[in-house]
Amino acid sequence: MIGWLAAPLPRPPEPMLSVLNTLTERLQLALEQAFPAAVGLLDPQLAAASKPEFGDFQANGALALAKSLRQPPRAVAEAIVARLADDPIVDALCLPPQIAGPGFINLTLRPQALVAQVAERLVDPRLGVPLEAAQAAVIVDFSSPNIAKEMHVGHLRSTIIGDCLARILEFRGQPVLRLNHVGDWGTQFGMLITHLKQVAPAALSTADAVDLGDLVVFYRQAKQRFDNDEAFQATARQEVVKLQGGDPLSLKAWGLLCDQSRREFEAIYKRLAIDIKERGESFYNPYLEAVLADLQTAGLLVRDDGAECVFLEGVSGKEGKPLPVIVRKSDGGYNYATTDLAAIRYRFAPPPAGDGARRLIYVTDAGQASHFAGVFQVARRAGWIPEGGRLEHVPFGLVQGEDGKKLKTRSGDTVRLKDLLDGAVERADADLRRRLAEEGRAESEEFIQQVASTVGLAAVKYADLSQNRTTNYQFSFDRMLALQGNTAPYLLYAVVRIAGIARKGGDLDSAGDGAPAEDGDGMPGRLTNAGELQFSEPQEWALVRHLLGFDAVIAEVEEELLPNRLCTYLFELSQVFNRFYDQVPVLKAPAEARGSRLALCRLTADTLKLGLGLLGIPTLERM
RNA sequence: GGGGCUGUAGCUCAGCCGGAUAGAGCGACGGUUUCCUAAACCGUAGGUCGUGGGUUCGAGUCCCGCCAGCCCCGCCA
Repeated sequence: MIGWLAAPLPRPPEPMLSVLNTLTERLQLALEQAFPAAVGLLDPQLAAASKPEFGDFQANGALALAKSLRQPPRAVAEAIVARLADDPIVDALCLPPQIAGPGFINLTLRPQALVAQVAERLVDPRLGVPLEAAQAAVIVDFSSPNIAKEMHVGHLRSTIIGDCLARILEFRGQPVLRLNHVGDWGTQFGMLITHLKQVAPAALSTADAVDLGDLVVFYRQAKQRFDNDEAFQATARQEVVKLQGGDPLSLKAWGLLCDQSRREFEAIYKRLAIDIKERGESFYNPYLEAVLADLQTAGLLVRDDGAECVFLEGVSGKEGKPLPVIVRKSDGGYNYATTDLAAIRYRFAPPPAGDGARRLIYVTDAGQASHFAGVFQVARRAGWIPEGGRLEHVPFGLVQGEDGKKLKTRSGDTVRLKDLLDGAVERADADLRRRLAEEGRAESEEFIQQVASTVGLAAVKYADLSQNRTTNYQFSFDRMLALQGNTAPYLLYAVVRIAGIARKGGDLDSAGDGAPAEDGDGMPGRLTNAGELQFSEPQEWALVRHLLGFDAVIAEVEEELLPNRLCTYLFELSQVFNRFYDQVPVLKAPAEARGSRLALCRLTADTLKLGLGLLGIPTLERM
């Protein structure tokens, strides 16, 4: 008998990811039936088809099996397909499997199966993305500007990528703690306070005695003195020790400087809609001694040249000597490695003396890779990482100018983040006004500013996120604001087009929303169940197939932490939609097709809005 | 010297556990608008995947060597 085929039918519609899983299970069973002797090394290798002509899924497993079975690949594939042909679950989902090329098995979903899934998506606000059971917190450590300095281009990628990853993890149901590990405690502070004591003591005792711009100048001066003046250097180092030791005057000066910087940071975060909790390096000050104590207990601490070090395993420096992580400087001060270790220790530790996290994600530039590798190793050897705890550095490349070099202003200074955002918004503004003039459109000043701001900031975010983060990123206002191509304006325009259909009489809100139809209301586009959805044009099917891929993309981004995968998906969705929009009428469609097309429009808009939202980009109704 | 990242079309980049004829955008060239916003759509041209070996039924993808660029390598973060 065929007991292994016994399964409940009909099966409910499921999102694509589940279809993939279901088909993988059925293929696995077919493999085990066809080749019982080879159980253990059977893998269907089912994946999305690489080309539309191959259907929806392709199984590559037969090819791998052929060798070990010493059979021709096509014969292996035929044996698998013969089993699949008897499987009612597969048959309910797919057309008869096809063998192609050297031995690929191609699966094409039945139209009814696709329609059923569209119907399910239409009534699911999560668009098929499952909500994971809540577990312990995930900490995303990103942005991390320095107090007494303005945010600059170096903070751009961390801020945008970190925010996006946090949004995606949250959407999946993870409790996410977004932490801003601001630089508020290091040697830089000693430098600045020492310098201010001499040139502008008022700044240390009176709030806002100097503005942030001046503070940046003072900081630069202090840095210069620190690099060139040994006496100043010694004084500055002592200042750090005093601060870290809790000296009241130093603490007060420090507090004033922090408040001032914080307001500037908050303005940028508000503008970019970044939600982040400040928890600077200073927060971990009370835990630094415990770090040393733990390392001592673990037998890792070594005094070398007056400094307390942990020597790394498997990492040798010059002359083959192991590389140290310095946790206490010879002057008694702690440095960033100590703070980073204290942070890891605290974040994994159970409450109330810790965050009880199970996963830490650090979004910083790739240049810090070896620093984190070292710190992570020390944390592991110190025993601070709990069972199953994950510690990940998510690196990204440099922001470069169009000349391929590190982005600088014309005068060679670091580009301020505020200026960068202003630049994008100004260009979007000028572009919009020119377009309005050309088209003879009249819009309110409020509309223009709103659109310019949304488009400009979206362009900056999208350009960054749409590139694989591991490579350096070439910053170009012209490219990111281009109206065609893989850009934010192109995607936003697709959403606007759908909103236009709604304004012109398309009832998107009720199209396929599952609400009971009012008898005889004659409302076009109102569909209530899968049975009423119907598609005929290839452009419709292409859109259907693309829409159903959303859940798989989100799962992939969550796993790989690569937002550019989501960007590619959304760009392609926009392209497929624009083709549909161009070649298939919606509002002027025959009555029997109109509702289904409106439903596709609504699902496209919902998918784009949700996807862009996960990138941190709001959409517009008109632009 | 050691370590890391990168090298794919003229330019900017994708390429998801190794899978079918390596993709996209821009730029170039040529088309499309009585019709829901042409910010669009359709088409053409363009590649020794840095290079030399190796593993494999199959390599842009994995391993080794080499070349080039960028970054890091004890008291900055």
